[in-house]
Amino acid sequence: MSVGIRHDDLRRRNRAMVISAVRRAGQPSRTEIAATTGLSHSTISAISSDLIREGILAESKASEPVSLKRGRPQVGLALNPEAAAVLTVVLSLNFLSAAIIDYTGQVVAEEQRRLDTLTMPRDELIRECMAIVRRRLQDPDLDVRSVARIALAIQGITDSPARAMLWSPITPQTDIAFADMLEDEFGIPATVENDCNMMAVALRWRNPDRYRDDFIAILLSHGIGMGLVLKGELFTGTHSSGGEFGHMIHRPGGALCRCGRRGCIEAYAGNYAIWRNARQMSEESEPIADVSDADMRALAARAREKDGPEREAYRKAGEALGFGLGSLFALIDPAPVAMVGASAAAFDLIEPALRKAIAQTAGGQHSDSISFDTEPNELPLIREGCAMRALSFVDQEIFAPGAQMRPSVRKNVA
Amino acid sequence: MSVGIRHDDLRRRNRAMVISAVRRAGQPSRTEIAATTGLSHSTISAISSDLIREGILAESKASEPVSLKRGRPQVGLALNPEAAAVLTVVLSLNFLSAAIIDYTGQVVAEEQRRLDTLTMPRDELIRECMAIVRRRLQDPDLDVRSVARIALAIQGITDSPARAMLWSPITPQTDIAFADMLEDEFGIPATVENDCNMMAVALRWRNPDRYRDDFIAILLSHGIGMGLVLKGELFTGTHSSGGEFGHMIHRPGGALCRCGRRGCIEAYAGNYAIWRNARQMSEESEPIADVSDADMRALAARAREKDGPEREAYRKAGEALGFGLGSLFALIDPAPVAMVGASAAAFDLIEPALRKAIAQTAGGQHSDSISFDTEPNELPLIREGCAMRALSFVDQEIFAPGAQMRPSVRKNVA
DNA sequence: AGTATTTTTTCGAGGCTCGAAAAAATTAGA
DNA sequence: TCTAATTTTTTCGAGCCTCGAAAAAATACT
Repeated sequence: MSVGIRHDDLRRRNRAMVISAVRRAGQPSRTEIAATTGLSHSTISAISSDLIREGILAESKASEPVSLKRGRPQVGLALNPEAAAVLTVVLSLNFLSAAIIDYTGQVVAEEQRRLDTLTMPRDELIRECMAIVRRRLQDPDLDVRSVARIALAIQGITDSPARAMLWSPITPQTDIAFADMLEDEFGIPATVENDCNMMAVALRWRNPDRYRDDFIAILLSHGIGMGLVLKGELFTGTHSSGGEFGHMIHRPGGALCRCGRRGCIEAYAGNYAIWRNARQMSEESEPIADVSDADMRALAARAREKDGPEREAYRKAGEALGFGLGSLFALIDPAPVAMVGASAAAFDLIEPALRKAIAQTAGGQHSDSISFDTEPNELPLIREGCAMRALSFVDQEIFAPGAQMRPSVRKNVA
Repeated sequence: MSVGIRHDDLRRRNRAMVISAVRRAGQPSRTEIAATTGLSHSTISAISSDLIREGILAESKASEPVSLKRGRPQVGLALNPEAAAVLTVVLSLNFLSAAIIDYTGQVVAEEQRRLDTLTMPRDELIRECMAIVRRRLQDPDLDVRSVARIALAIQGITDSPARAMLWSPITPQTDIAFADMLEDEFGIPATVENDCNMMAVALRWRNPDRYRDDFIAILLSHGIGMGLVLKGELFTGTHSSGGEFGHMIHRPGGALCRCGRRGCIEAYAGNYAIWRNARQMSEESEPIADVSDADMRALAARAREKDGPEREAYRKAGEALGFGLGSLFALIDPAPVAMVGASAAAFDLIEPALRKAIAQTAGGQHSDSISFDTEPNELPLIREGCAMRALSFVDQEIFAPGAQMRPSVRKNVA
């Protein structure tokens, strides 16, 4: 059951709140922080002077835009870029990338690699991931001790404590405990995150006005994924990363899905399904392993050009997504949607059927007011999400810890 | 954004935690409370002596079962039944009931009435609800000032702040702001709750071992409703009570639903749908307004007796529920399910097809391990849920308030 | 230069939780 | 019956934390 609040938790939480206010606002003054947090000026003053002394925050000496106002000018507080760093790893189909991010969220160093994830044996896949991390950590420009967190994002299902990949479409391997491996090898706390969840996290940072408390990020790519934020919290399943929108049932007993089952939304709206329908192949036929982005672009071009099986394939995809969203909206009420991934560039072909379908559902009431954004490039989004997630962890668990500080990570302590 | 923790919040929250520990455990000693909350003995001692002085808790003088142990015997703390009372109102099809519940959750007084909700004009429906509340409050045995909260549960959709009924199958009327009306009339804070949500709340109180952090309560009755608890929290939509499981799409363009749309789960699994299929009427035919419980029992009996359209109707219901649950489990991962309502008595007819369907879904992996409980009688469950919800409000907002006490409600204050 | 204004820091007061020790209430054993 | 042991509960002082008020700091206006 939930536990009482101890006296020391109080400072911890308020510290975390100040850090998060600075991260969100950029360069807020102490007065602004007091206003947004509801704490008194004295408290903010005390906490921020602690944080500055510990090297977590710094007063921004930046050339202030003239304050115009009379009175003592506000002095902005900013995150100290050197307070810590995090490492992000993104593992997707045939592609591996890693980046070092400073405490303010800026990319410091980056590395990308192509590899054949589908055929790679388990050991080699793991070795490649560990190797790219090791190379980034050995960068001579980097103080390894400052790296406080590793976040690895992967397409597929992860467990809910974010310790392991359970299943992924990019490899036949299952149940890889990446987090434990990384922690054992490098002694840095690590998590394994679902790629779509990280997209959602990133969208909120990019556009907090649109993506605030409740929204949906859908990845349109070879498969269909979803990241869901409800009531300001990233939604995960009770045991897994959850939110397997692509495997909700669109038509019982319908088209064959990559997961081996029938009638999943993905079996109509994944790239392989659009391809299969555009080629007028049977819905029973085995999903192909990969369709290149170029092929999908060509398909979309033909669909735009003239009515035919290609256009019909996109229509079916839209219908599946629309009924699926309608069912989802019946559960959670309508919310803004972001369509992410290469196929989001073909959303013009998908949208009409999607809206028509959603209008036939209970969740699609006032379907005109439901708005869709598109973002064709998912990779930067995933990396940004990972970075923000890892940094939030540092903010909360390392710089505002419950028990005691991890002194190795802290710098500039008086 | 989230707000800082003030110093006085601390006591408030810990008070609330002590109260809730007592409500949960029944008669815990101070030592037990200290253990479950993680707070120190001194803190628990201080808080509980406050609560006793204020008449919220009382030391249970009850004949202790011999403690068997050496040492000073534990003295149990219990809720003071007279500390407050709440009023529950349940409005369902052709039926209205109200009850006064004491602070320990015991029913003190009760009243039930039949009324024709489907044809009743708006004013009369509202008048009936207000009247039953007024009669209960005028009971000479009751100290009106002790009534600290009214909770009204209604079949249908409520808004997420629990202030109004938005839509309900039991009446053609929409958008009735019951909470405001009750508060204006009686000066007692009120909420309007969804019936299935209250079922879920009650299930957790009845059987916290099975229904703890994640579970699903499904109402099988004329329509199909759901109450959902995720991560220990009652799940509601972003704008409405949400969780409209019955209106997820089972078959796009399929059977005509009571909501006017097509292919909803309810259009296969609601009583009217089972009836329609059993009578081999067209799936297009208009849903009938009501089927009596006796007729449904007769239908189930015939279905058990021999194969035929009745059995097939239950099979279709099971299929719809199974695919729907599969889609839901794809989103939230599998969780225990309670089937509530008169038709839960026919769950033996539904279960085989349900399990077969769910096994065909991604969410239905290991479908054998998904367990179903049945509870045919929903009304007591709804009332219990209302009572617990209202009492939790009193615990948290009145007896552990942030700003200041509401002196009118408090008794026995030194 | 002096005054008004706004931000930030300082300082004492009041609360809260905690640990240690004391007090209370019972059982086990002599 | 009396004493020692044991367990629960209360008491008390220490240490933090936040807050409000006042002071200090830093600028614009006149």
